[in-house]
Amino acid sequence: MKRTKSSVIPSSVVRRLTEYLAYAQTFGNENGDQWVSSREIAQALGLTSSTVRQDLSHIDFCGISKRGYHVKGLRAVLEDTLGANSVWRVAVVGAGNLGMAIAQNDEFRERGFHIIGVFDKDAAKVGRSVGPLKVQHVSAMPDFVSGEGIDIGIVAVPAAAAQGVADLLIASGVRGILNLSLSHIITPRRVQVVEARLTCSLLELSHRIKYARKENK
Amino acid sequence: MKRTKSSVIPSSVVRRLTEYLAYAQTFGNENGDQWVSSREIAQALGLTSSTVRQDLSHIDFCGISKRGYHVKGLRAVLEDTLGANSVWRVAVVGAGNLGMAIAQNDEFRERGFHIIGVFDKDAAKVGRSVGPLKVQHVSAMPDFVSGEGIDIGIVAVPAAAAQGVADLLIASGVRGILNLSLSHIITPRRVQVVEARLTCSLLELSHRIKYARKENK
DNA sequence: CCTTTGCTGTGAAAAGTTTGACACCCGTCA
DNA sequence: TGACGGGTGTCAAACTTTTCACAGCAAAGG
Repeated sequence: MKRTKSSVIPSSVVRRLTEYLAYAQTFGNENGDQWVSSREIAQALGLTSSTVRQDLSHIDFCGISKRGYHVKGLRAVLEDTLGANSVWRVAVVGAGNLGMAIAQNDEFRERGFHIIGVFDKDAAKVGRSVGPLKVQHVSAMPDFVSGEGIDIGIVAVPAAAAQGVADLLIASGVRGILNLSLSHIITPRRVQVVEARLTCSLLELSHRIKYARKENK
Repeated sequence: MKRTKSSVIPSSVVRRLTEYLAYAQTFGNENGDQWVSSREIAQALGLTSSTVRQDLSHIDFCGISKRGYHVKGLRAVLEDTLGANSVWRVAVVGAGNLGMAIAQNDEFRERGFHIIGVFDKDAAKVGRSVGPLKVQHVSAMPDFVSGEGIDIGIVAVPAAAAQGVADLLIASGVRGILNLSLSHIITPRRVQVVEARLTCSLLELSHRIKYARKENK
């Protein structure tokens, strides 16, 4: 009922907030008033209702007894908290399979991440079309990033090149980096990094599969 | 010096083990004896040396004083622990941008994840080439999965279709699922799931950017 | 009006994770 | 050889995250 925390939100919580938002977005867009309880959210996402309530206590939004949370309101607050209602200007570096797939993916644009530049080192790839864009050479990136006011850089290059690319992005004024490469990237504190590695996720999965066998018998 | 834990490894640790492996793999393949200390690993990955030592205490591998860890040995043990030395038979469902990019990505094959089937619901996509493969219609998936002994299914379809696809995969005998879709997937305990959502990572990043500003001033 | 019921917000306990501290070990160099 | 320095493995403390338990509120139905 108070809900005036608004201090820093732990990142374990932030990660779940992104899922709550995805869940809230699955409800129709136009409809009138829908309500959802912490128990329902928990069930849909494989959590406990307690965790959900605790998490939501970090944002400035109250549920009401016997009804739960107003879906539309919840969604709006989550979008605000997560910056999903802003427009972010994004550049992708690395026009390999993954980079191209990301650049062409509409899901990001729908959520406010506008990809407006794609870069690669390989001359053979420069000039290729990516939706309405064309792949540019990496050497054009710094000017582009600072000129266009890019907020976020997505690093989709081989591990060995990742830190170099990141340094360029940072020097050009990017505020955050999504690192898809296998190597860890070091940044000054003012530049945020989130790492997302499919290979690591697959390895985690394969470990779990291997291990689950032993456990189940 | 004892190192006979071998009970269950917490998943926070497993996630880092995948990164240690990626790091160990950056060392040349052929060379003789290289050694690395917990401090070096920690520095490269942005952790503390204590965490690294604690994590490595979960696997059956000892460092030695004054030298650190033998890179080749460490790598071998990590590969074993994570199942990265096995060959996994993988099918991708969803031949959109992301699905196609994954199916064509060599990085996975190099690490033992052999993608041997790609499926989509959309008749227009069926028949397209993906490297040496061709996209097949989803209706062919169950027989293919059980016939070919697929271990892992990668779900790269829209959120609304994800659970249905997962259910099919599970019924056909898959042992693990990598879920790239925005919706949470429910599986029986014997089938492992790892979720990897680029959109959520981007949202986490945008939250951090938004918040960092406030903090820094 | 009062009672019941179902759900929230919250404080505190429990569980899990990270960090710190230190005994001990092994190469190196005098 | 002995002492040093730089590393490991491990125990315990500090911190974080999750779960539990419950007071209290809001709707619904007498």
